[in-house]
Amino acid sequence: MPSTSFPAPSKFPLGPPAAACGSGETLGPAPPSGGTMKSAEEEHYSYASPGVSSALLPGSAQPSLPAPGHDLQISAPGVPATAAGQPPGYGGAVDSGPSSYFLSSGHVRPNGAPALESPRIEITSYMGLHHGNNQCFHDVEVEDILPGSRRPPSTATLSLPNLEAYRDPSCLSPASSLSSRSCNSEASSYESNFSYPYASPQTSPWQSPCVSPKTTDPEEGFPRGLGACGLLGSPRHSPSTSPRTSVTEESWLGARTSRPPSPCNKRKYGLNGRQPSCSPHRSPTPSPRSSPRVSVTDDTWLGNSTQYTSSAIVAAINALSTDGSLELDGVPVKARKTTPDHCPSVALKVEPAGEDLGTTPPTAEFLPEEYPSFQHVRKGAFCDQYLSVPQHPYQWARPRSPTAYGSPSLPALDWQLPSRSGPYELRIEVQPKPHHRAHYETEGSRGAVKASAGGHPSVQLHGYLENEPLTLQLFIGTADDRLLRPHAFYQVHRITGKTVSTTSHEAILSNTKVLEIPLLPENNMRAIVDCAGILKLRNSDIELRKGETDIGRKNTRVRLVFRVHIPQPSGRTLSLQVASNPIECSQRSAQELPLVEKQSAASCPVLGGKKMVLSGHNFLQDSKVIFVEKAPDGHHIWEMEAKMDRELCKPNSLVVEIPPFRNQRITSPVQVSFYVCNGKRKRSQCQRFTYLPANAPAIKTEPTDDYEPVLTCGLMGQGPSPLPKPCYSQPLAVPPDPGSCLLPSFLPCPPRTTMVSPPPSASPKLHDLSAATYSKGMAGPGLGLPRPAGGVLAVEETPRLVGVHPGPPQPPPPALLRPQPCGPAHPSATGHQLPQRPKAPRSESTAPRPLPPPE
DNA sequence: GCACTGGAAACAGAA
DNA sequence: TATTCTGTTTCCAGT
Repeated sequence: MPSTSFPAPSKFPLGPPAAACGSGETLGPAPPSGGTMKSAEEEHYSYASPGVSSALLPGSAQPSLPAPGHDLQISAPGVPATAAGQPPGYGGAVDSGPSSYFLSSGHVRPNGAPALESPRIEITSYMGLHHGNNQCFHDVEVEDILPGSRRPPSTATLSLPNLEAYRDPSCLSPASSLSSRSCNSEASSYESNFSYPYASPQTSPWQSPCVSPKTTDPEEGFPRGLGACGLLGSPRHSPSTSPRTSVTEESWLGARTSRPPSPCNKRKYGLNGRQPSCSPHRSPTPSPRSSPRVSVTDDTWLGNSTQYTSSAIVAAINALSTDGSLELDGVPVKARKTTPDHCPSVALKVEPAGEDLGTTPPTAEFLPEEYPSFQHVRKGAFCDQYLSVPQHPYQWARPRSPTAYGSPSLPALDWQLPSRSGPYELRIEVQPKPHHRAHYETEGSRGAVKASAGGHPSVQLHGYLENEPLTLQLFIGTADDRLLRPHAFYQVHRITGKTVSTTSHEAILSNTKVLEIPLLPENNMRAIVDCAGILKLRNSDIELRKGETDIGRKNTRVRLVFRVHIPQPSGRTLSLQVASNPIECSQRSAQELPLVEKQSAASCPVLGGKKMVLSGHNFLQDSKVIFVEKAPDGHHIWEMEAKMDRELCKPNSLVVEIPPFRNQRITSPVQVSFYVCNGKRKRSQCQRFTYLPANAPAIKTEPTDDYEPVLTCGLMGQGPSPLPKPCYSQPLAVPPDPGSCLLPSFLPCPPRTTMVSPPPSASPKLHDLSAATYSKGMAGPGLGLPRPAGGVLAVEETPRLVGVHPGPPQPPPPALLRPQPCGPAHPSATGHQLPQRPKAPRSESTAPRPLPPPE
């Protein structure tokens, strides 16, 4: 095998990334797992059961929850982790896993000491790769271990980037800004560059015949073996040329500029979106790399999962039947990055190691002991390192070092963090508009995300009185019912230009682009986010990514996720996170799907009959508002269409009469949800709603919660509640401390707003729970970490793999991982409802009407 | 000329 | 299996 050595870019931004990747130094309140997350989540969904509630029980909470993805990774190196939920074949493929894993880990001695060896290609198993979340898995790489900047280039181990590559950059549009290009792709190209005999696409029957000889990237001079495939597959790539090579973007485009007369020009999707070969060069059947695991989307896991099932099966079969090496290789042929573009290569060549000072953790910070924890850190490291990001002249980045990035271990992006802890609170002062059309790489930027009232979203860190600037991290997160995690199909896109007043810096953490924005004391630690756009990655590219379990179709809602890492006197770092309201990024969806932004009431006595005003978008005269109570498994226990006041129906508002609940004798509040339906398949997100016992005062329905007030205060007649409450679960709003309010926090559908922007009046409860900081050692089991008073946790001195890497992936505590199915699915969560549901499936008073399948 | 935007055609895949 | 409906991706044109 060719040994390739790359100067491991040490430079950069890994810093944050690394941190982000999470190693774990910071114990997050709940390190849900990333990679695992999916599986875990899937599990949840698949059966969400009472278990959920139980899971929530303090005792049940598992101590260190490895980040989802981490779990996988966690699996001890060498141990082919069979990611839960992953088809054997998949995992099997990984076997390379072992090796790969070992390789990776090879850099890291068991003792945590990095082992730098001669250059070589490091193949990381794709297990657990999916998403950046799984970072941890990869994490075990030298990069993580050593401060990138420090690492001798020559000794760097090449980790196949592409695993995480989120897409094939080959298709970048000239119009796309650098920032919009995916680095991952590059990574993939790297992978492709290294062709492993066994992995050669050619070898696989499933692979494109054309793959081969693409060979060398003129510019880079790298052999582009596999990469070729990817390239070819990309519409933008010349059949046998490296995109970046002889054919310039322009020339190439020129050839295909106008809309293709024939379908060939347009991206075609074969199985899994592969582009059928239009030319002999194109791969007719790229190897099916799609994730064997069925990804779950709103629609799918809640009931429509079948939709993807077949493809998943096919994928799985392919995975098994396909050249194992390929699998091992971990690089989806199709997805391989083709364009040498910018990322890796460029960075590699151009950027001096350590360029990104900001992100590179100070060497000093890396103590030998810490290496281990550091290992988890990146999966996407490879790419990260290569991300070429223009450095802003502003020096804001510097200060952050010790803070956010300096720490060798920061929570992975898929870890759920509280928005407040102790005196600190990270709050979104101005929410983004509910719709923002994301741009494709083939398009030009569509600008920065804006606020509904004009202007741009803004975020402020309250309670921070130091004079040191901090860095606000922003990435695009999911907005589905599951745990918040980086969105696989969207990336934040850095906007620059005269219209942008906020400086920003890009970094990539585990496949996820992270925009770093300075939080300056002089600005009251407030940042106006006018520099963040949203880039849409092609579904087909992402779905082919190894380990990717999500599907892109109809998975078009995102949230802006902000994080800040506050250094504590103890030397530890407190990490806070807040997510915005969901943002619909699809042009079509934005135009057609109803969207509820506000509701005048959040609860009402079981008798119903009160009017509720919904404000939002895309409401029609014939829109329907359906109230539903869901069982843990997602099926609807009760459904009722609310009466509409058609006369008052407007495109932006609806007036409905709250229907009576099926059970008039509830003794405690019952969480249900409702959605606006404009017809088949055109439904809004579920919004939370609480039915209160008939004799109970319309008030708190839940234990003190930050958003509780909102829920109740929004009672009828009081005007639209400012807080839309889609049923996004932000489980992690819940603190890791099981003993605390875990249970309460896990409401069926905690309004994401909870985490996002808790009312100032938020109860201290969240607070406690929030203990945002992670302890490196993450001691405690899971959630219940011993935490110093004050909520700020101490990062233990001991490097901790726990939670992230420690041995075999441990299934995250159900409680934490389990995303709450949208809606009332978990009455049990409240602890009161469960028993009741079975009893009264339907209320006589409410004639069930046929409704669309559960979401 | 560039960054945005809005709109819609061309496709692919699901229903 | 054919057709229709939906959703995705790309391209065009205007600001």
